Amino acid sequence: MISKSQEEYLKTIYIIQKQEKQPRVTDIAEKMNCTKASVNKSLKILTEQKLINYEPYGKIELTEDGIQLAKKTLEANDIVYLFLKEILGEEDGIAEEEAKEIKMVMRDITLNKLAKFVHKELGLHSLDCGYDINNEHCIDCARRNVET
Amino acid sequence: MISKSQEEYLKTIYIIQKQEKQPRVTDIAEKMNCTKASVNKSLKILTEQKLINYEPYGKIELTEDGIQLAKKTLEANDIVYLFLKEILGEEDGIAEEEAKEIKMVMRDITLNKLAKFVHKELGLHSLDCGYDINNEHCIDCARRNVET
DNA sequence: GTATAATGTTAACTATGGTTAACATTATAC
DNA sequence: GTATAATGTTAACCATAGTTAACATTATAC
Repeated sequence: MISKSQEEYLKTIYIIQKQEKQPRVTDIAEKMNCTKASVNKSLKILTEQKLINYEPYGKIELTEDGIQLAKKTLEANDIVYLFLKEILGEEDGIAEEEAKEIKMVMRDITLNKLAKFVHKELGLHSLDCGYDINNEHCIDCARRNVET
Repeated sequence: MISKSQEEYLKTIYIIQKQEKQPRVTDIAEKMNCTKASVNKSLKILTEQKLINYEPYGKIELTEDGIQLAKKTLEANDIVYLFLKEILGEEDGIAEEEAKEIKMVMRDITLNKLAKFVHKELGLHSLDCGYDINNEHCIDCARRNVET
């Protein structure tokens, strides 16, 4: 198992990579608001856990497992963000920051309940959003409103 | 400043004390699900921060500051608990456990927004609950449904 | 009032997650 | 192609929060 903190690094790598950029230590450190040394440590852990492929001075590449976990993390993030911003009316910056931390401590089961709730509240459900309420899954829909 | 973890110890002491019991290391450890050694460490920190009065083998007593902070912590706890349980429909045990962790990472401003939301959703507001929406404050009302 | 049990304390250790500062490697600028 | 800048790595360190295990103190049972 991997810690919530490491999941956050993974998520960041995933986001950078999705923007067609080669993720670099410096970029990750900047996004994560930490030092390059911390990123380096994380890269070792993520490599050990086979979530990324990496060797010193080499390219950072997500494995299939890494992509899956990153997606799940990002999805959780978005759901909490939407709740804070759109439902509670929290300020953008705070919502973003807090969503990270809140989703970290939430169990999957609760995140799913929150996802359902957010969908219902925001009426996203009437849209053709690809959200399958039985499958307890939702990526695209949450993504619509969030550009991380 | 005190860490969120220490706040949790403080809250536990407060709860025990409110039940007219003399809080003891053993009880706290049991409630917190940790060792007596950890409690002991915490007592030192809380004493340093003047949130409790305590000396080795002595009585654990909350200071006025300690009571205020404990109340605030408990209140935050209750709000999140109510949201998880009554609004999301989360299971009792999970809601209790998760409320602890979630409220730990939430800013006061967001907790207040959540408090308002929970009140509105649950219709508690029509009750004579002592909740002052302008004062951003609510103890009794949340307490009604929670016996921690 | 003394033996025993319960309770509380302490020291030494673990793990996570971060830091700084020195160093190594790679990229770039000319 | 070499000097310099940017980037990446490592070692030694810090803090928090917990642990175990040995020990000290207090309470209780008789």
